[in-house]
Amino acid sequence: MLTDRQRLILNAIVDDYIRSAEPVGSRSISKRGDVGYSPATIRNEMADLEELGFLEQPHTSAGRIPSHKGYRYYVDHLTSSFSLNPEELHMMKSFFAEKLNVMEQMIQHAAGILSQMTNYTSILLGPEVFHTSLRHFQLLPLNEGQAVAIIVTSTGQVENKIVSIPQGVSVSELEQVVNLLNEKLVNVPLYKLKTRLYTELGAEMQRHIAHYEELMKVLDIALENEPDHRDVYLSGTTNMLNQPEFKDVDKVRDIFELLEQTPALMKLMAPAPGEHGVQVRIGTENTHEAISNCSLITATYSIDGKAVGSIGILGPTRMEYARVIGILNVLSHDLTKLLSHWYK
Amino acid sequence: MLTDRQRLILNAIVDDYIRSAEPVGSRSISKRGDVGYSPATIRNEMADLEELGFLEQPHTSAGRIPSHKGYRYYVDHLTSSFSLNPEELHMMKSFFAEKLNVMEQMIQHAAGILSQMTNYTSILLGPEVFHTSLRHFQLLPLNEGQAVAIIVTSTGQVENKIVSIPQGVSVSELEQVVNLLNEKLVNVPLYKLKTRLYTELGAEMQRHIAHYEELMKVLDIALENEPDHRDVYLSGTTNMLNQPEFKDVDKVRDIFELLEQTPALMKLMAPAPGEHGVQVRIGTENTHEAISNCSLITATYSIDGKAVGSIGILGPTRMEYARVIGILNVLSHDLTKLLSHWYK
DNA sequence: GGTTAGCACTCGATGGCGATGAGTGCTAAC
DNA sequence: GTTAGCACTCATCGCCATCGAGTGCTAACC
Repeated sequence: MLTDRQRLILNAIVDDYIRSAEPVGSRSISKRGDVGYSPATIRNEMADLEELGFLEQPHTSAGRIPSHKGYRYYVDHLTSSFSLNPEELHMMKSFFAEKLNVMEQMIQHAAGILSQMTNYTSILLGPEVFHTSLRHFQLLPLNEGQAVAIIVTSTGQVENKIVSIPQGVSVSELEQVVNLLNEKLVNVPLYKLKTRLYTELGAEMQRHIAHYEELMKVLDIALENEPDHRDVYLSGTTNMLNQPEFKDVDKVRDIFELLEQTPALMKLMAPAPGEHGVQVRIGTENTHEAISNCSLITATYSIDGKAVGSIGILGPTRMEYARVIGILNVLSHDLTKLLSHWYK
Repeated sequence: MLTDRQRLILNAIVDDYIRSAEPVGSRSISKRGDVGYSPATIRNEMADLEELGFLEQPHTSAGRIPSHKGYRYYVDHLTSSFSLNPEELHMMKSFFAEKLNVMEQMIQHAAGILSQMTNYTSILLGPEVFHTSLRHFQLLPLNEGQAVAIIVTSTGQVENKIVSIPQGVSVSELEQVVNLLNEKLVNVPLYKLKTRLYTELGAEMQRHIAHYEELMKVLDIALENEPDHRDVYLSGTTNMLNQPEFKDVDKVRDIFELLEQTPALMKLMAPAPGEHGVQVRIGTENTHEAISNCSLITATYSIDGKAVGSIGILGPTRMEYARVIGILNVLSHDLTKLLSHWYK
């Protein structure tokens, strides 16, 4: 579709614009060294590239900036696979060496590292509860009438919620129920828990337990796994404010509002079905209007070959694509390895 | 210190400025109706008030704006105790009616309500781990070599972390240790846990348990209660962007950066020792430079008469003090009631 | 024929300038 | 003690000329 020279020039323009955030003129491209043509020649090519929709002109007599289509082409034809420099590698390595003991902390920490390395905003989606199974169930009386239900998942996540205990239910009864549950339901995937509760335990409980119906209700609540409740971790949101394109408060407001809305973020971060690896969504390719001037680069991490969460970087469309893609690649890979090892 | 008329005028100026965010002139005060003096008289008083340090002039021939000292005086002499309007009362009531079962969710929700009602940024500090005691301790094997340590506190909070189990320690040994711990350490305040572990359990464990030393190390890690780890909940950070004083990105950047730093926020939100009730810190009265143009209003909530956490509102110094103070009063009171009831 | 030098042209950015008007401080009258 | 009147200050706004980066086009060059 494009000649080699056009590709070369387009690449140079995108690179320059990513660095400077200023419209790029023909002269500056000519002076770069890697494009050995005079400004006039480059101007001609630029005019062609604009006509083809890869470049835009903010106004006559300004330089050119890449259009969304231009960025898309740039990303799709990225050649130089980015490799981390020694310091960055060290950062990553020391992160995985730290062996954070709680998954939450680990993910939050990963988000911090990501935003720090890229100077963009990082968004991490915690492991999905659907693909994990029950490792242990516990019901601890808090005071009369209330108890903490604790669910430990196969990924080491601990979810807890407080439930009301109906009057008349004794502690020994509770213990009996908990034991039964652990016996029968361990290793059952979380999303199947409630069905199994009724199909497998119903009969047995009815035989042994006095307050069968009331307790079923309690368990029903305790095992409720809200499919919407996945943890979203953010870091480096302020980096957004350092981008010259967002020096106007009106432009950031919508973005920040979006970042406060967990469900919307989850939707944005959800990988396209079937996609593995790094995905780049440029400008209006994103489904949310607030970030139509942003690019979102995401990658997934997996446990047992199954994608359970995603990591992402949000920045202006003028983004260091190669770098960010490289970093996400490494991190998603390492995260997968770490989790798999952990999960065994 | 001030005459009645000066007080009246100062009040009017602060009120006006809170509403308009524009320097207030003598004429507009005169026309308000509640100050029955001519612009000239008011000008004279304004000059005096400026000399006394209660007002400032952005430049000659602009109106006056309150200084930090002016706000302080205004707050200290607030007369009209603000009362919530029916809708707001309804909002509050429905919040407490919702009976969220996990403390985390409840606090996050409270933060949302607060920011929504005030149009400022709300900051909530979760219940402090220091004043709570151990209700239950649990050690659940995850796989060989690792286990989840779960600590349930008297306030219903569940903390968990993953620890490594030394080789050669059997499951029955672990159970023995856990039983011993629950027997001896339940109801011990968290911050005393580690001391007690050594003083009370050391001897007994040494007698009964084979891998005494290794296990002590494990418990030491498991019971580590990081005093820094308190949960901070934010809501409505974007409201900051709607304030005209922060239309310049440079002014918000520092604030947003501060809001990302949990430890710094905790320090800011910590109540002055011995203080109960609502506290107002205006401008530079705050210890952090980033919010020297902001006011932070905080209140504490308690369990059993002991302050365990705080709720706060961050906004520009030009803040609706009366309103915010009123709302915080109500919320902190209700929160205390709810928690006390919950905790029994 | 592709490439380049030269040149007129465009248009946003910058800075100086006067008009405008809100608001003050001061003085003198009430 | 209060107020009307008036000269003065100074930020803001719109206007205009200037400046310069960058373009498009044409003609010369290899």
